[in-house]
Amino acid sequence: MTFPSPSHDHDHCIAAALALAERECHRRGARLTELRRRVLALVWDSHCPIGAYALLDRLGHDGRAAAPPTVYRALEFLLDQGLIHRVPSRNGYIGCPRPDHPHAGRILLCQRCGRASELDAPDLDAAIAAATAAQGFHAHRLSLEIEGLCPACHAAGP
Amino acid sequence: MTFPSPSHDHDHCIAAALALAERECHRRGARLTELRRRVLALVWDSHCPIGAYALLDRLGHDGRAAAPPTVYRALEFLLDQGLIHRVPSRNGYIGCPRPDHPHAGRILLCQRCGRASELDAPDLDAAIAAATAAQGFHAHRLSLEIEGLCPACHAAGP
DNA sequence: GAGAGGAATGTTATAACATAACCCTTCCCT
DNA sequence: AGGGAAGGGTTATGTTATAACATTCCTCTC
Repeated sequence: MTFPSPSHDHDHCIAAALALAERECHRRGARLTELRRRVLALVWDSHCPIGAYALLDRLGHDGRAAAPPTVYRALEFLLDQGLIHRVPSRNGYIGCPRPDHPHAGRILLCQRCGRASELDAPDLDAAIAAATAAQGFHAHRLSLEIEGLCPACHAAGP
Repeated sequence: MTFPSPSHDHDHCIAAALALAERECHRRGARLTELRRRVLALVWDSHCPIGAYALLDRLGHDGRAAAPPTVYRALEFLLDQGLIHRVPSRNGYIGCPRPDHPHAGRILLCQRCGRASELDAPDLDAAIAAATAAQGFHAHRLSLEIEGLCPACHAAGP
């Protein structure tokens, strides 16, 4: 996995994510309704975390305005299905490129361009599990968020 | 460091935290005012993350009610000084037992009793740095939150 | 295809969390 | 004493999230 560059083919990201979502939901018997698909597409509109109320605004563009519970229910479904992750520090949501592999939210967040990606670190689980267990703690859920500069922004200088 | 047990001497936690805060602020030339000390003491009232509005309520007990900016400004100061940490998943705040050692927020959170503690994992930084660098990402800030069962709650059975 | 039951969504209102903007006081320094 | 910065009060508002209830729509069974 690699951090999304400014120049990548994003249409491909969107298409792949929607297709994968479709397939996964079908496999699990979950219903990816029109509303949920639209919200997922809006989340995938960029690699930047997007807030619930920004999603609401854009949903409203087609016809009448939607109310908060509409988008929050769709987000809840997408989170449950692992199709998106929440980015706590931003109160925002980003698409998950690998909903077929259950995994915790481990987010890389560029403080310059605002894009987010996932940290690919199988070794990390072991290290965290060891440190956690050493304190007698039994971990169930984990959320890791790392803020810094993505390759492109770092290359662009200070 | 160990997860706070239900039976520990919490008065000692509070006294130690306040004394250390006093010392650190003096050393740095930061002003631990009466208001800030009261907020810090309220945060240390338990090991459970406490929200800004709960703090407000308790501040209000002595005399008139306080307004949100009052407590948020005190929290900002305490966060800047590393005297407390924010617990993102709870929109809450907990006291930091080691403000003299600058460190990232790495929180253990018991889903049963609600108490929080800090993960003590020096090795983790290296593992995270390695995984992060492998993706060409340059990390500046990190936030880790682990939810699960603390030793006491796990021992108490399901 | 009629009807029952449940899932999904609409609607209204409000809770919970956080900050902007402005003003006044206090404290410290010279 | 006077200037200036830091702290804190006050009012208003922005932002994020959920409760509670009504309605629509889908699916399954007969």
